[in-house]
Amino acid sequence: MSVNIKELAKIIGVSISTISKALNDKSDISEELKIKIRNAAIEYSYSPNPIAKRLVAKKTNTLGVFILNRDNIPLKHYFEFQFLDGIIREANLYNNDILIFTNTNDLSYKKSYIDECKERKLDGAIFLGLREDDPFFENIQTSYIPVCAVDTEIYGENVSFVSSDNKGGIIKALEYLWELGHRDIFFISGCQNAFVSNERLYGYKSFMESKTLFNKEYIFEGNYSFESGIRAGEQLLNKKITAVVSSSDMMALGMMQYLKKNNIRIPDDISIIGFDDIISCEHSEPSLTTIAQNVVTMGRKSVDIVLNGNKSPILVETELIIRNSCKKIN
Amino acid sequence: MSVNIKELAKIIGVSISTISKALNDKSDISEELKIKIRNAAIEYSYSPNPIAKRLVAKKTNTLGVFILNRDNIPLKHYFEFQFLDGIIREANLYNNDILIFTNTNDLSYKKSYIDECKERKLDGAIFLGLREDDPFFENIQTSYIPVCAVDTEIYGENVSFVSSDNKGGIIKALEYLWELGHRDIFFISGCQNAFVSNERLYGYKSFMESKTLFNKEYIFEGNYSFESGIRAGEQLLNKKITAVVSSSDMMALGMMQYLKKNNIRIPDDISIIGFDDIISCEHSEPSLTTIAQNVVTMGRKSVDIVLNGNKSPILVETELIIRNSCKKIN
DNA sequence: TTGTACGCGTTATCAA
DNA sequence: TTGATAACGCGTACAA
Repeated sequence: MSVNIKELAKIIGVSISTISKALNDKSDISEELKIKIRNAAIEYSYSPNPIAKRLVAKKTNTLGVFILNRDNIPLKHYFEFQFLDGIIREANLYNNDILIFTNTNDLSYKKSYIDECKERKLDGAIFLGLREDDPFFENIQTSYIPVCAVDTEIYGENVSFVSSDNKGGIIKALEYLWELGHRDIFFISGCQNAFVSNERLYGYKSFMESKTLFNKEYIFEGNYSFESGIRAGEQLLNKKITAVVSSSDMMALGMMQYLKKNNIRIPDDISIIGFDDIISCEHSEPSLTTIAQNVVTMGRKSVDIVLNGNKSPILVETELIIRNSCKKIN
Repeated sequence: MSVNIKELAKIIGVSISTISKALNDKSDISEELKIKIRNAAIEYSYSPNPIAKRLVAKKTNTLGVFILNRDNIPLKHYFEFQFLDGIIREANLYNNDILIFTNTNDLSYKKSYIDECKERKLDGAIFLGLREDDPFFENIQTSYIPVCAVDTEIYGENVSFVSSDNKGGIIKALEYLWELGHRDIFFISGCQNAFVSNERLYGYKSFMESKTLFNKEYIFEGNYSFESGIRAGEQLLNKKITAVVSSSDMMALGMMQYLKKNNIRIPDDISIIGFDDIISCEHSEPSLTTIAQNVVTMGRKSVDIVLNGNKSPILVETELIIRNSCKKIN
């Protein structure tokens, strides 16, 4: 099919080591020979076998990405899936390959993820959807290869994480509502004990307390689903609320649907802000103001952390996307 | 970190070839020795270096997946991204790794995709979002490694494709509407000259012609976007239509929004059926009846084609998901 | 049944 | 400046 270094050497009548050096631009080869060899390499479409390179380099330039799916939902509906975009791009930028592992169905991991990496000689690993009660959580903390988790708080010698600035994002939303004159602001929380949920809840708490407006009756604990947004809406009917901040767009959309059915107008009667910026936000009626997560940057940062052995967590800025679901209060 | 075959050999006092044979369950090693060696392998956590294996096997067990993004939209909004789910699962099932390539931003390919595979010694390739006017289309057709495209019609010695049964899907929708009594059925087509669009349009044409109902005034050419669905809605106002079949959910949803704003009730005044079964279908008002594509199966089949060198195209069954956007006509 | 020796395609060391 | 050779870790004829 294509020649290898030995054949190319024979063709141009030099040794294989000369070719290797020339192509790797080593200093101890004359410029003219380098040119000659480079041209020959192109002519005979020679390119070094990456497998052989990896064998001698003892480095695979490959990162493992573990997509840890909680409820066996299809990947396409799985939020963490989106991080792949940035991960792939950033990894390619540094000539790293990524290998994706999934734990649904067939592969319920008995082997620890880190062992999997070890066997495959991977240079690092990224975890999406990692839970603190994962059987291998501690095993990951003590990993000998660099590891980064996305949206999971985890610390260790070679371990760090990246997440959105969840707390800051919620506060942005609340400040916006505050400027609009809202004081009675409801909060839809995500599942408790998850890092991002806690951070968002914490953002709500601290802002509201700073304005001495905090009322824990104004918090509903959902589970990020559309349906739990509907249930949150039910809670709202008998409360004097003018605005809602939701920990996810899905829940905000669910609530919106419920409210509209009950003849509550948005944003005239109630203002709503979501979190994530999923595509439906643009198309809902009214379109949904939301805190956008920069998933591409999050993905990129996660590979940066692994590649640079970075130890301090990274919080990625969120952005308030103003649409039509909020209104000034009179 | 962990032992290699040579060290393990020294530890248990046998030769490396004995270990290799024992672990690969060759017939010329005694059963007791095999057991002894397997146990030792576990004890010293030995596992063969996959890189070295690949070097000698001259086979990487790795498939390239090219995600060819048309308009540089983020991957998360990119429909083809969903095929990854099935691709990853099926590849893992057969102990194959996948390598993902993207052509957005940084990497606008000058090198042909097949050359990329060649350099990386990949065993096969899968193309998502491949267009017929791609500069390397012909190059792919004549690929020497097995190739499968998803949703692109392509033929070649080692080349095949997988798609939904788009024509059959549309016909399913039309038959359903027919049973419901609809006769004046509008069709929102996707961008012309794309394979799937043509198939869906062809399904509409042939069904309508078979009922001698065909009227080309009843076709609107959109571009799969929400906005083009709105434009399709505008076309509808002055036509006597009772039902609409759309080539995508996004367009159906766009049309639905427009129609509702213009006080046309769904499904009372107009029945609507979409295509794809995106998540928003469940949450729209009314929820949207649609032709579901089985993206997981499509992904799986694409790797089957590559792995088995299958030559005949595969069309995956679609499924009519009945929700609340269609109604019997009186 | 077990072991020796070579080859897979590179890079790196050291001698020429 | 160039080239011979060992090493990377494994599989596999072939010899013992």
